[in-house]
Amino acid sequence: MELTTATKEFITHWGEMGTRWGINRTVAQIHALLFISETPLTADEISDTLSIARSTVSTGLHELQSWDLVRIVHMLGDRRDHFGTRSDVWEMFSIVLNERRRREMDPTLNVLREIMDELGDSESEDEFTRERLQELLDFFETIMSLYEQLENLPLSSVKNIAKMGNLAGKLLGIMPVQK
Amino acid sequence: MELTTATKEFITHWGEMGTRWGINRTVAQIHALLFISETPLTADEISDTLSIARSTVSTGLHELQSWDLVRIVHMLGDRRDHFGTRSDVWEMFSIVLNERRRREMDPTLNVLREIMDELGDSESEDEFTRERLQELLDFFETIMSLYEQLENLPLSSVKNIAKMGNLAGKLLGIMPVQK
DNA sequence: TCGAACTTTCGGAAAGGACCGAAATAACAA
DNA sequence: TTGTTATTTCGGTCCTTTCCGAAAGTTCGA
Repeated sequence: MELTTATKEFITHWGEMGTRWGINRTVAQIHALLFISETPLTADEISDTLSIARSTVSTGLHELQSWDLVRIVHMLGDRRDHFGTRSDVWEMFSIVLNERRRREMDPTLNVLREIMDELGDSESEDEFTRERLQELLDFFETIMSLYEQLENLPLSSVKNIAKMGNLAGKLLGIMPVQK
Repeated sequence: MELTTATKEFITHWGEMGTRWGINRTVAQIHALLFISETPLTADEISDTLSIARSTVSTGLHELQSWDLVRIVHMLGDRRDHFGTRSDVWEMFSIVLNERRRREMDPTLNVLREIMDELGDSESEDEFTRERLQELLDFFETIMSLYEQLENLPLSSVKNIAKMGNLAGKLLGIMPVQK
């Protein structure tokens, strides 16, 4: 598979950006390639096109599948596995966001709850710490609940809300009056 | 400075979590320590308490200051710099979120725009790629605009909105009727 | 201007993560 | 079965990042 300058640029950058998103560079590159490929590709094609070891491609594809960003596609008359990406960008990012939540917020929420439990008993010295951690816990719980509320909206609604414009003003409009 | 079991747990975990947020483990630990400390601490105290090299603390504090998460506090009759954190959790995360946007979205937006420019001319082969990247660009632009709208709300409003509950329903209520 | 207290810079060691390629395994046709 | 093609596993190497400690730099009182 031949790459044009533009696609090369895109793949390179997506890899770069992947690392900042906590995703392995080559894994992100594989994803980028599949994203702009019109048809599903075989692991060998990916390996050749991106010049990365066949084994690395294999591992990367597994990771992408575990994220549910990539699927195996079987082509009639071809024994080899072909791989294609999810096409809807919104779905794609909702998956990534969800995974991030799972990795970056859930554990913290759990730990904070545990610690608050422990601290709850020992009515003691740690008064300041307790307050501080309670604030943190409240914050995380609020964000989580917000997240869950949005998660339950149909995707189409989210898209529309996002594109609506002047969201800020409208939100203010529905807020209860402040004391 | 002596640490209780609970605070040790918290600091350890915050460091752990920092790495997942793209923040260096020890830097995150320093932040955690300052966050639960009732008074600002000196670099030496931090170094001793966390058992990390004095120089590492220095670097870490600089990084935290560059994020505007930590500030130097001068104590009367003490030449040494003392360091304290921002106290408002919401402010804290709004800063982190903003930094993330700067690092994780801005560059991609720029690259996508550049590539679309290049691709715009060569009315050619890359039709499919162009479409794909256009979707991506649209997505990023929508999210960015959303983000900016929320950013301009006063923090107090954001807090209230977040705590309001049933946001989803209310949002649907203000949405224009779908075709 | 000297020296003491404090802070930063920097080279390199150590740790961790990414990636390769060889070998093992699996899937299939003949 | 047996050979052939496709895929995965795994040990080791390379590369990056983190962290230390020594040395240099800064600030300030005497």
